[in-house]
Amino acid sequence: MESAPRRATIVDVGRRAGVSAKTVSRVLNGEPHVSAAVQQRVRDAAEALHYHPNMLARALVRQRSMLLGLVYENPSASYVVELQRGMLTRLANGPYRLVVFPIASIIERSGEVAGLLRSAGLDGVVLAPPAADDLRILNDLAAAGIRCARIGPSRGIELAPSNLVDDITAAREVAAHVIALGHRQVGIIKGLASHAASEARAMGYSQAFFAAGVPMRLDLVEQGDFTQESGHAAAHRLLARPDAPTAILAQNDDMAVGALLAARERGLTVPDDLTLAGFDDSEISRVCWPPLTTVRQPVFDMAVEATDMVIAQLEGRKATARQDHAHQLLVRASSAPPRPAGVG
Amino acid sequence: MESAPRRATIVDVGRRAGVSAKTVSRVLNGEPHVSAAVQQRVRDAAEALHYHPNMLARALVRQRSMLLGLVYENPSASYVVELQRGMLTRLANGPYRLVVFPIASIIERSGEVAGLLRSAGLDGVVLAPPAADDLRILNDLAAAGIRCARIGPSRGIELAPSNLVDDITAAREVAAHVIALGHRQVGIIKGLASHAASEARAMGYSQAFFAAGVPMRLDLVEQGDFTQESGHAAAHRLLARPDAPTAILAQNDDMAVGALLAARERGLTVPDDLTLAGFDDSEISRVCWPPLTTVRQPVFDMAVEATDMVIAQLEGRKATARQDHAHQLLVRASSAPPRPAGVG
DNA sequence: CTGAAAGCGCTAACAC
DNA sequence: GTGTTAGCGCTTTCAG
Repeated sequence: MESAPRRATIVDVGRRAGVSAKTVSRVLNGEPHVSAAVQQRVRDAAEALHYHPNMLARALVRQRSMLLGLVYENPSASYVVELQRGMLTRLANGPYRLVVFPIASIIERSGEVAGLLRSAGLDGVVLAPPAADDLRILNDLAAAGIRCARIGPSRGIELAPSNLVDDITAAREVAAHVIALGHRQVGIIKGLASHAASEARAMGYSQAFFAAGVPMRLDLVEQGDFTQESGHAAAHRLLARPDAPTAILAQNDDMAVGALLAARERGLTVPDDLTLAGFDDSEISRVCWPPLTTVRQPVFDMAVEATDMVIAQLEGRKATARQDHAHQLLVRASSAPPRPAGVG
Repeated sequence: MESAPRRATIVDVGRRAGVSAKTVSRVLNGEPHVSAAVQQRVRDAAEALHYHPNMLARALVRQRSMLLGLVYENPSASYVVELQRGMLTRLANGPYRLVVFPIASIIERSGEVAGLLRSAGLDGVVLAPPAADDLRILNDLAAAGIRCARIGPSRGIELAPSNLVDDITAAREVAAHVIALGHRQVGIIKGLASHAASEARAMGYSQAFFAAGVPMRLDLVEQGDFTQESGHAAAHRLLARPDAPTAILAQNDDMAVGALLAARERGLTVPDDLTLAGFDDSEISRVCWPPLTTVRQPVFDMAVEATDMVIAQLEGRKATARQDHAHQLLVRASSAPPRPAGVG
């Protein structure tokens, strides 16, 4: 009746089954060379004693915690959900567990990250941006013998298994779409500068402008941080200008939704008065109204694959070093040609 | 240059600092009775060796893994995000880590759950619905000495620390709001039957009808499972009827959003043609258009509090046994009076 | 104030 | 086929 009724150990099971601890260990781990009769006795004893293996002890001796980490910096909830769903899907019914590490200001604290993961006893880790791009972390992880795989890195692709999506091309495509619709005053809301994708996407936008022979309006570039609030504020700044843009490209869907709310507050209709495009194809982009033109990034698939890359290394299989994932421009109702010039 | 360069242990640090392992242990754990000089030597040595304590070893001897679990069944992503945000907020900068356990069909597998958590070596666990309501799990957890706290249970409140919200009253309030607007044909989309909240909310709806003297239309009750898709399908079934409802109460926001999409597909405008109300005040309810009338449930706060309850038990503090949380009816643009009778 | 010995629960290596 | 011995890295006695 005590609060901690001392859990049965392998020795207890052995005693009850009339065998040694090692034999119990063999049975429980499915090792060969144990007679069927003994196997049954051991299993019965384990059941009777409500025996459950102590992962901690097993982890210590095997040098394997069966714990995988997911490191990310807060940005959009929908992005994180997809990451986790992907990892958990790969991990389902397997022996590994997922430990989440939302780490604020990863870049500034990159020196601590590997140590943190190390003392948590992780076997491996999936690095989402911006940790995926931090060479210091990669280095420390390697030194500590912690396997990893990355999602969306832009640097040192060869240094560790990577899941890639072509941010530049993807961004070029959305921007080209908006330009093709006839927009010339295009506002841009960037994501966190610490995320390499922000710069890559900005490059892609710029290529589209160049290719179309449309001058890029650097004065219409605003800084956000991937949160809806930041998109909301940035859009308000843009829309308050005398030469307000007729279209806004946001570097993720959350910020685009923030912009959508801002437009609404100013009495603007999307897409009649303002064209909006996001990035990610997160759930929110499909559910808001109008649904957002965006670029699908297969975050879920990348997470599944990254998890597999980590597990492959742990199991001694050869891990895919690099996996490229296709993006897809999704034109939805939030983008349309600008109002005819001179009518406003 | 090997992949696993053998991590420095407490013994290595001790040797380098010229002290015993035990002394290193003392310093690292901030125990008293160590001279300042020795402390410094030990710290220097640890740093030089890139020493990081091995949680696994520490966990084994202390019988404390510093791992807390979160058990939930898949339902809505936004709900899970809030739960995690709450737990992670409470855990930030502390020694505990969060391990997530999304378990499908918890109720049918309730016999396995505690064993699963036990072998994962968890110190404690926060149980979200429907695990929060499963007495078998509670029992097994207690027997295994795993501390827990619950979110939104409806049974056996006294059995383990609980965070409560009055689902019945909350549901009564939304329903009363819709009835007061003049709706008489009210469709209902229920959540998973395995979640006790589904029944509680249905009760609340029913009370509102009774109090208003409006007969409740049991034939307009549809079963969903808390996913957007299920809400979508259920709404289509309701709206296809000759006597389609003029209002739909969904038991969470995801299903309400599904209903919103269904209405849109049928050319119905919300709220002019159809009033919609959800439950939870999840992000999506604020972002969709029109924003949803819903009931705020402080999921985040409940998660923070539940985590605190677990930690309190682990630290030997007396845990709050029961915490009641306030809900709040949020009337937004998705609800309005029905079209005048006879016009349609 | 510091150290030596023992052991947490399990498994690797070897015996038999 | 099965048991013995040792030890994973740390903390807990209990001596000094």
